[in-house]
Amino acid sequence: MATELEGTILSEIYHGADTAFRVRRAFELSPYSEWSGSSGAVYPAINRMVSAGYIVARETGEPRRTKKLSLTPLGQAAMMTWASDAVRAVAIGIDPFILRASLWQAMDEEKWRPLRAALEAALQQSNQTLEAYAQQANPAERPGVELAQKHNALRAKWLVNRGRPGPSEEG
Amino acid sequence: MATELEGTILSEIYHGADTAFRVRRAFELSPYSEWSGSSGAVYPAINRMVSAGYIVARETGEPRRTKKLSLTPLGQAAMMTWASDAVRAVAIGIDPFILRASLWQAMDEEKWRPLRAALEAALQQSNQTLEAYAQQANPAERPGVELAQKHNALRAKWLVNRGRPGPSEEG
DNA sequence: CCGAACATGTAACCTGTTACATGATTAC
DNA sequence: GTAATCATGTAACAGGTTACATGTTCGG
Repeated sequence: MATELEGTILSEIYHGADTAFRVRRAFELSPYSEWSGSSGAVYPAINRMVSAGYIVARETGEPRRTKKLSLTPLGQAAMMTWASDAVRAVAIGIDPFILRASLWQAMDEEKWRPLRAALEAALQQSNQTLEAYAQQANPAERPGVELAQKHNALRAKWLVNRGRPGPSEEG
Repeated sequence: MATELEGTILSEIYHGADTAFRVRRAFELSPYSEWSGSSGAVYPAINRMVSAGYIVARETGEPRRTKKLSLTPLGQAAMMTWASDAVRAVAIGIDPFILRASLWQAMDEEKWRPLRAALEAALQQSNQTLEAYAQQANPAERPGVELAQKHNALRAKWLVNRGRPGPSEEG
């Protein structure tokens, strides 16, 4: 399993997305900005994995030329290998919040105040989107969504004093 | 500012990396798996930003042909615009932990137990790396590192019952 | 009947990775 | 002297985005 996208596609198929289009739509509806769900990424990735023997694409013969996707045993094994990669699972990828944090440190109060307000608003907005998503998503996704919300809460807490131990806050 | 890499490069220069090589080394030493710090990404990105008028590359005339980098006022403004993008700052990018979480849900206890142990070990390892990094890094980076550690702690807590409300745990 | 949603795909482009190429300086 | 580090860059490649191309089905 080369890329995160490929692993995630297998996971989507496993969770019930039975056509490439539905895999794409799942990415589009996802509250994470993972991937755009662009056809230029999804179709080639699926076709790569069909060639690799991970996915079977059964043509239905319908004029809409939908292909029904399913995982082969090999594909399921590859998916589980991907899911079990602890080092990769734990990696802190490109965190745009942390990437900017050192610059926020350097700001004076006058510049920081409105930005902090904007960040807090954006975090709230993010949590609402997450909440709305959880309502209608596959139950298996909920624990992940809750983790994302807690991550947002952590960031919000951080904003209180830009991560510096303040006079009144701790922990 | 098109990419996160470009914004981060400006930030590195702002924080004292005065040559392209030092920007690269900062990425290599970074505990986040951000970018590899590959010369094939960093040099072109810096040269793009020199062309854009964000960075001045002053040739020193030394035989080692080091170029001293500094931010122009335009570059500083671009950096701050990048840093002030609240929506992007708050985005949950490609979180490999959350991406895998729905698959962990589906595992039976027999499979889950060793994986959970591996994940906990990886999280501890990550926190140690983070700790070692914080010791010698620019003080401005510390609050970001601490946030990453708390993020790891959140993940570790999640692992206790795979995010499901257990009989003995809560919150 | 017409627009939205379903459905698959390609082409140009951008950016990042790996590997290569070159050479100077420093520490042992 | 030689290995590690400093220093800059390019070329081939891989993977994702945007925009385009094409056609079907369903709801109003």
